[in-house]
Amino acid sequence: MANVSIRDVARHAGVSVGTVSNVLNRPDAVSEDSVTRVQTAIEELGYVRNEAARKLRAGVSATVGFVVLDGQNPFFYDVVRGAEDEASRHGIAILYGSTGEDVNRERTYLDLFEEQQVRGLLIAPYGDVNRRLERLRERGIRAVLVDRFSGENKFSSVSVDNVAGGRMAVDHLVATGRRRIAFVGGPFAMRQVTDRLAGARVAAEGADVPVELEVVATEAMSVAEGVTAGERILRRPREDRPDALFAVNDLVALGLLQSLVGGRRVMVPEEVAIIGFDDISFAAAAAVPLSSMRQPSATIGMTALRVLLEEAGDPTLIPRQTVFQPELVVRRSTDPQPGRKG
Amino acid sequence: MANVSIRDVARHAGVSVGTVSNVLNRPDAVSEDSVTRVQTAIEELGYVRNEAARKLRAGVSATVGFVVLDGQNPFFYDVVRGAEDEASRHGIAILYGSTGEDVNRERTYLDLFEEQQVRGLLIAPYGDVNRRLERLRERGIRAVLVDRFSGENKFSSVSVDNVAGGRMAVDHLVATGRRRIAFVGGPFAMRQVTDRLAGARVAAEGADVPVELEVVATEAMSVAEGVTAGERILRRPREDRPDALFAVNDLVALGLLQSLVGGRRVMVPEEVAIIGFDDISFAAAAAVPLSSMRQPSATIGMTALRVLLEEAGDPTLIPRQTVFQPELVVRRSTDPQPGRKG
DNA sequence: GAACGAACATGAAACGTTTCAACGCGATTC
DNA sequence: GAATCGCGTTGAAACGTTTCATGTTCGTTC
Repeated sequence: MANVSIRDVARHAGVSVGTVSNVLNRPDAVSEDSVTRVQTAIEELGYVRNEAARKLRAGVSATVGFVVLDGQNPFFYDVVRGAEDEASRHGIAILYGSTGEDVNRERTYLDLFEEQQVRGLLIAPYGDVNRRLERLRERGIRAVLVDRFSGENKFSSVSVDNVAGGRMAVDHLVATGRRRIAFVGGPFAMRQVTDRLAGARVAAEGADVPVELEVVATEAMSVAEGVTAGERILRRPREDRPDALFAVNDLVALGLLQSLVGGRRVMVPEEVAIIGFDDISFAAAAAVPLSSMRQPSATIGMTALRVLLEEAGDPTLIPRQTVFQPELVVRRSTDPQPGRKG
Repeated sequence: MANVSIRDVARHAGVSVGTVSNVLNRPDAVSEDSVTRVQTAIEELGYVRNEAARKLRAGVSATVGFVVLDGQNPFFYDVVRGAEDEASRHGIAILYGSTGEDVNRERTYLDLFEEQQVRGLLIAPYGDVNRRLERLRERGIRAVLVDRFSGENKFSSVSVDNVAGGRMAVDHLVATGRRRIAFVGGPFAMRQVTDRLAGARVAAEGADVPVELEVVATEAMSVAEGVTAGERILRRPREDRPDALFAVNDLVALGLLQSLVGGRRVMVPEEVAIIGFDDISFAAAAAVPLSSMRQPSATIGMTALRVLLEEAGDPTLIPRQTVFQPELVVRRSTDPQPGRKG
């Protein structure tokens, strides 16, 4: 009800509206006296700045949009949290949208965020959004890709070196004595998936000992898909099974774990080792604590937001790719087996 | 760059700005002819409505704030997703903020959302925010409490019947033959916790057979706290241990599971049954799939948003409390043990 | 064919900011 | 003491909508 405007504040403080605005936005261009008088007036009247008017006139927005396409994956919550932390430090609010795999939904959100005239966009894309992002850039809305390396250098991106991660994971499995490794994951349309697999291949081929690497494809990176992949592996005769599984992410790894250990049919890590990717918080909490390639998820979010703000501040900046290195986190699911063959 | 305004559209379509605005907002008050002409003009120019100007003039906002205080709990992601679904159906964007237990952070977000003049606020509070929410309401911003029953009827709320949930959980444990039950959870400042415990008490006392109910307190509802609680239980001699654990939520339950089963020290459910609360997606994926009291999390979010929009539309509406019933989901962690004592 | 009403269309005012050219005024310089 | 400078301040314009009082047109009725 009490809708106090900058004009009321000005009147109450005995200054002009311009001065009040200056106190709010560049206090050093204004005398001490005015500052204090305006500030007490603000206090007394309980004035709250009207962001809509500000945005309208100054064309500058205090919101950033974040579109996540796999809202199910806890990894992204950490990314969002990192971005959020940084945003709140800058007094910026985050418009959040998760879209699953619904392309319409994605479009809706981008429209919505465009109407809101967000300062910029963080996006963890599932499919191909380049076209749309370019249109947005024409309108002055920058985008930063999250968790997805932008090869073409059209947009900035913040991601993790998935090839290195795949390599490190398989290196680790080999170092702990495993020789028959299966990569479990999909879909192969996703860059993350192919990169991690490529890294795994490099490690398998570069090992000092002969290492077999097979691929068990899944349709998505979900727990459910992990479970069915596990069932498929269990259906094979024992001697045909791999002795280690590298899952494309922790959700798949947890699914695998569930189907292998669940029925007490296979011992992890004794018979089969499992390593995942992301190191989500549930990885440590699994019944057999899961080894994983940790991504600095919060840092990714934070960095993405910073890059975005910088670019929004200076549109001439050329896109830049930030790549973090993943980190091997060893837990019980890949305990070395001293008595193992090889 | 191409900043097309309603005026440009009007010119291009050969009508007045008022007509364009009408086409956008109440198309039935305008002739067919105008509608189509305006619409093609919009298409051709790539016009996007400026939400800031709209908000400024009409005082009506297309954003809703959602403040979650326990951003770690996957349960809330589902709630958010439900709210989001409903929001996108109304063309409304969600400003998202999670605050952990940082009270400052919470204040920052409420300030931010107030500046943004959100249409309303969904809030899953940890501590006491009534004061602040009342101030917001004075300014015309309604709030709906999520996952927290508002006893005083000052605000609307959407939550689950935690007492009933506690009762059903213990009923189930008793029905499957358990007699020595421990409630594991905390902090007891949280209403959810005390309600679930109260329900557990009712069930224990109302059972046909004698049932012991003890309380193992935790400092938070996290996996880590579940683990330490599990360690504490394990330290007791075997004959002093409970034969069933009712965890205040799934995070704690997963922690318990991890510490009990992890070292293969205790068989679940043979020696100890475990039931959680929330039925987060990882509950089913645990190595021993976890029984849980399911909350209709997405429905909670959706309903909360609906209630909010209704109230924002008609400020005279009196607050109303929506309470859902939880649902027992039985999985292996509470498999009945026919040969059990009692 | 005058009068009336329905159905649309019009365009200026208003929303609350930020911005900026212009101004006031005391201090400094020649 | 006139000219110049710098520091603060001022107030009006402008941002892109929605709203609403006022017009215009056209079909109907007597």
